[in-house]
Amino acid sequence: MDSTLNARQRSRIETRKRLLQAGARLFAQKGVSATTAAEIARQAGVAVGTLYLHFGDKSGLLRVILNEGVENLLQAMALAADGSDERCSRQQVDLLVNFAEKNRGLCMVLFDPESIRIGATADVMDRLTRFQVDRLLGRCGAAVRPDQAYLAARAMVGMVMHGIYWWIQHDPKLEARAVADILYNLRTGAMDKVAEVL
Amino acid sequence: MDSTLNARQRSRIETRKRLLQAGARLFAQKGVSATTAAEIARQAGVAVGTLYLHFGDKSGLLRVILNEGVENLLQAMALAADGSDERCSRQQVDLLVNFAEKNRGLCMVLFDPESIRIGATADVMDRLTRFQVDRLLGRCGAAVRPDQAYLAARAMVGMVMHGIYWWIQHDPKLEARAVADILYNLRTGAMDKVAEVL
Amino acid sequence: MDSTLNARQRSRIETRKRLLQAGARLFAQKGVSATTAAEIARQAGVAVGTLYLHFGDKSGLLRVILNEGVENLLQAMALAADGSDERCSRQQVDLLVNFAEKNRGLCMVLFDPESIRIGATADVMDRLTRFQVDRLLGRCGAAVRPDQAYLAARAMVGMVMHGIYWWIQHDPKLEARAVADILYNLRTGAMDKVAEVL
Amino acid sequence: MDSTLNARQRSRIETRKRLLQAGARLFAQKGVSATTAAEIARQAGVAVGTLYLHFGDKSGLLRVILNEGVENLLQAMALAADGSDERCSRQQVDLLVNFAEKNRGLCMVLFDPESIRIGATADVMDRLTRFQVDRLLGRCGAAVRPDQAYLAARAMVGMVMHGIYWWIQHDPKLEARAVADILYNLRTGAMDKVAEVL
DNA sequence: GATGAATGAGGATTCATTCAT
DNA sequence: GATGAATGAATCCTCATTCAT
Repeated sequence: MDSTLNARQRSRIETRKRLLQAGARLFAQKGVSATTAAEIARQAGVAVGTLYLHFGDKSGLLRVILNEGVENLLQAMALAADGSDERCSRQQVDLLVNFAEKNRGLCMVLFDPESIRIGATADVMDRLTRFQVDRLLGRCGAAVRPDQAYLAARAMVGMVMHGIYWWIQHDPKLEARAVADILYNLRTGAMDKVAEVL
Repeated sequence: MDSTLNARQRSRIETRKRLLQAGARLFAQKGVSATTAAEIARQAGVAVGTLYLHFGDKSGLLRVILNEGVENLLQAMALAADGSDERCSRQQVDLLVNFAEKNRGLCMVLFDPESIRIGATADVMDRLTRFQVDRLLGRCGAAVRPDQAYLAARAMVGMVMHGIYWWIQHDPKLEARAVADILYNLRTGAMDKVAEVL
Repeated sequence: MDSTLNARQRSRIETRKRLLQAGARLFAQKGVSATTAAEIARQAGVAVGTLYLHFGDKSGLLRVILNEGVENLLQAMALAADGSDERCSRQQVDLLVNFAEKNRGLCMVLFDPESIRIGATADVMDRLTRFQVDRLLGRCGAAVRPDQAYLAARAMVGMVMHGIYWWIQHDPKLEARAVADILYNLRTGAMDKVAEVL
Repeated sequence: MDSTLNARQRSRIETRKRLLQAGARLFAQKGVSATTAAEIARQAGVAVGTLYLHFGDKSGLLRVILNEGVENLLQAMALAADGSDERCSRQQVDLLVNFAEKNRGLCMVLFDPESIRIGATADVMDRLTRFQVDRLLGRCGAAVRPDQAYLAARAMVGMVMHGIYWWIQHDPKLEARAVADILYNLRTGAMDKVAEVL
């Protein structure tokens, strides 16, 4: 009985994984809108209904792909958040850049218009923004207005992410190291200056 | 003959203007995808076919709305590009922030998933990026690698634009002046630092 | 499991048949262009999407109607191709004339401008032409140039088909027997003479 | 006053000619359905309205192109109809084949689905059929049933026309002389045999 | 849990034709 | 006679989602 259950569970997990992989591949290749639920199911070797059984709808699948794909990265960044500002921000930029290089497809999906439309992109950006907000408040103290701090943090995240997106999409020959250098310096310069005046 | 021609031309221009206005209003209100060609035409008081006659298709209308809407801003920014770096970048940030405040609708359209999908957003970002590239090269000279300069410039533009977009969408109570201050300082800090190391 | 599958398959086949019948009826009645996909689906008692699910598009349905409708005829003609030339050609003409009389609607569809445009008519004509080519080569041997033989065969097929089409469309009072006599004699005369000179 | 009128008339005739030529060229190149009234007008250097002024509608233009294009041919064939059967039919086939070779575009238009749909093709076929009917009745006398004679004549015309159409469309390397030989023999054989039995 | 045939609302686009100038 | 901007009815086709088996 137990082994049967386990077999079922394993099969269920396996099916889920195949849908996730097929979805990630197709979304990255053809864009989210141009990918149909039917095609994902076909490539995963299951029926369309199964996709809906597991993820509710197409956006549900997209959301899970994005969230699970980014989860490890965000946790690593949270761990890196403990050091000095300099060390920490360098580590975080490195993590982002390396992640983007190794998961180009996922990054494309993250900035797909459809991901933006359903708010999945914004969710990730929000979580990234919190790191910057904490750092900024850590420097400036309670004197700073929260909405201004949030705006600044958000803008810095926008800078790094936009740079990374540009890189993977248009200039993949640029080395990761150089990209990280540039983005780290941009972020540090921006942070220092804004922390000074806020 | 001449007056006839002019009457027709006037009517044509008038029709075009009405379509542009109806489109801009609806795209901003309901989002681009949710707005149908038929509804734009109805609000403009013309037949659907007329929209296609003037703009080829829905994307054509969108593109023209964006390009014409942003043209004045970009020209003003080009004019502002002549002063010292400090003066110039402050003016450019002010122009952007003020423009966004007065054309909130257009900004929403500019970052609409559909605008992104057809590349119209990227076109505007490109033109903005050129200003930053010029400035960066003006500081660093020919020593800097063009692709690295472009990446840095693009990232800075992404920072400012993302900040502005966040502001008009989520925190419109923040004053334009404060937003400009923050974004100007972020940009300046980023630029100084990156110019130093490039 | 098996019966489930069969039930589904049976339903699928049934749906397909209904679409085929509705399409054949409407195409013959009103012409292909004047028949909308929506109307075919309505008469078949299914949704429009179902038509597209089964046949890809309207032309797909048209093609299948024509191919399946003509398949039996062409196979019967292939079987008849074995006897002496005289016997065989008489049988083939009879098959064609009788088929046309019993499937007037299908013949109308076969010569519908839309069928011509998508090449379905030409496909059928091609298959009919091969019979004549074989016969002609059987008589003249390898001496004859293939392109000339094909042209002659094609022209003969054009003669018979055009005659039949004219008959069912303009002069259906003429008896099938008389039509077959005339066409058979025309074909035989043409064949004899051309075989002699080629 | 008179010269003004003449100038106007000349201009009118000139406009008409340009529309006819542009229409013939485009219909042949892209097919009738795929050619829009607006494009014909543009290529003719006039406004769309002018096309409608001269020809009523798109089909009107098509009809005139076909009729005027074929008129000379039909008159030449009528003149050739006087000799002995052998001489006459050879001349007529030659006229058709030579005409097709020199007016490939027009022939394509003549067999365009749209020409068929509006009956223009049938009109030409009818006129050609009359020649054959006359010849057949001349041979068989009043004994033959008119509907049977017409069917036979029509079928022969279908044979020649189909052969020619096939030639110009698929096998233009075949020499006109060879085509005429084949079609002449086919027609003669068919005619002799059918005249014998009718 | 899995299946996959069926759904049908929904929108973009075309283009022959008109008519006020 | 010529113009050409405007018309708008008319269809095609898509595809996320459901639900009976």
